[in-house]
Amino acid sequence: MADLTALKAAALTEFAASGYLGTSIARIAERAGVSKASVLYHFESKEALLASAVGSAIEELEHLLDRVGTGDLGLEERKVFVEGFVQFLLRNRLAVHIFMNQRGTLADLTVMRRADALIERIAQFLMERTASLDEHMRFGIALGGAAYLLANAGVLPGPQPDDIEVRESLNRILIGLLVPEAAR
Amino acid sequence: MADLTALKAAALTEFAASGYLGTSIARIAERAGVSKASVLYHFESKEALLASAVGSAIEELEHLLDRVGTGDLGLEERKVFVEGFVQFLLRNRLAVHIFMNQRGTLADLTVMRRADALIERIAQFLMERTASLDEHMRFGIALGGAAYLLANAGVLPGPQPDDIEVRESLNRILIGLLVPEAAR
DNA sequence: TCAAATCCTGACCGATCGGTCAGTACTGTG
DNA sequence: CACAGTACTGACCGATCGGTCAGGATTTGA
Repeated sequence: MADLTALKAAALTEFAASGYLGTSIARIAERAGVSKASVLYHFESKEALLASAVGSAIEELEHLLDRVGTGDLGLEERKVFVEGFVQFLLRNRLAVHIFMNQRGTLADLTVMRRADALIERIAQFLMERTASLDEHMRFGIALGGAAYLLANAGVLPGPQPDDIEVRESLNRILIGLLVPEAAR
Repeated sequence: MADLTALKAAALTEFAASGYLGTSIARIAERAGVSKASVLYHFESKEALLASAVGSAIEELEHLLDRVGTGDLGLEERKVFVEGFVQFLLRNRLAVHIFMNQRGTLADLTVMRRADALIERIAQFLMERTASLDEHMRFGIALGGAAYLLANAGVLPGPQPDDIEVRESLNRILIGLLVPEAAR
């Protein structure tokens, strides 16, 4: 029996490095050491394979957003969210890379619309009260920049581990940008 | 005679919206009102069409970097660069979208390697002296976030014009992040 | 006016893709 | 042993893609 986890990992790596459209099922199969037909035996389609490969990342982000709730934005809740978000980014670099860089191109795939809904929730959570253009832009730059930076930092080399220094630096910068009321 | 400018504009729009791999020459031809063979009469290949479509954006960024020089980073030079960079982003949203989201996928295309070299120059220009991890991360977040935010803000709807308010807000935020010595 | 150059197109080609299918090998169970 | 279910594969199919080509239409210029 084939290792479905290894199959999903191979798909995630290839989809992030070469893009969903630029990756053939045959190449994923080759990387995992099975035949193309075998891949399609375990996953009913290429799209289903992508959905399965990024599924855990989507669920992790959903849980993070559920935990923080939809209520009004407390100062402490924001800090908690930022730290959880940074952890999510560091643990799901490849999936985040796919979301960030292929969102528009793959807008017709169900799984991508699901990811879009999560981004929408984050935006609402952070911007509910603030109407100033400067704050909107700063929030967008902070979240988009952090996600993009981590997702694209060496997709192929991937040397940086879940470095604790990087995580703490990110926490500091993002809290400074997203929770301006926080003591400085 | 076909309007080569319209052809390049159609290609730029489709490549940004659907991705280079997800866009067929036939669709670009249809959008421009000509035949597929006619497109390939004016551009020797799909890759050459992409290079031509993003060419002016690349040249504009090259000139910006040449103007600012490679010498040591003066405080005023940084401000000038930031404002020029923001203007570049606002004037080349579609090309920036392609660079940001398809850099890895299209790494084998000559024009993409040229764009990569420019990103490298920007990084060197801003980080020459500073070795602190926090500053590296903050610079990356600021530049990447601003570029990503603008490039992906409504690729299809594209309602926002070169809004003067957006430009000034961006200048303020980026100068605050990239030129910390600046008066506040 | 006429020939050369330019512009443009439909028809075609080989390659690649996602997906199907019939059949084989293996494994567990009664 | 017999049988059933699971895992897996090579061969194949229709569709789409980038690119070629021979030839028709249009423009140019002497």
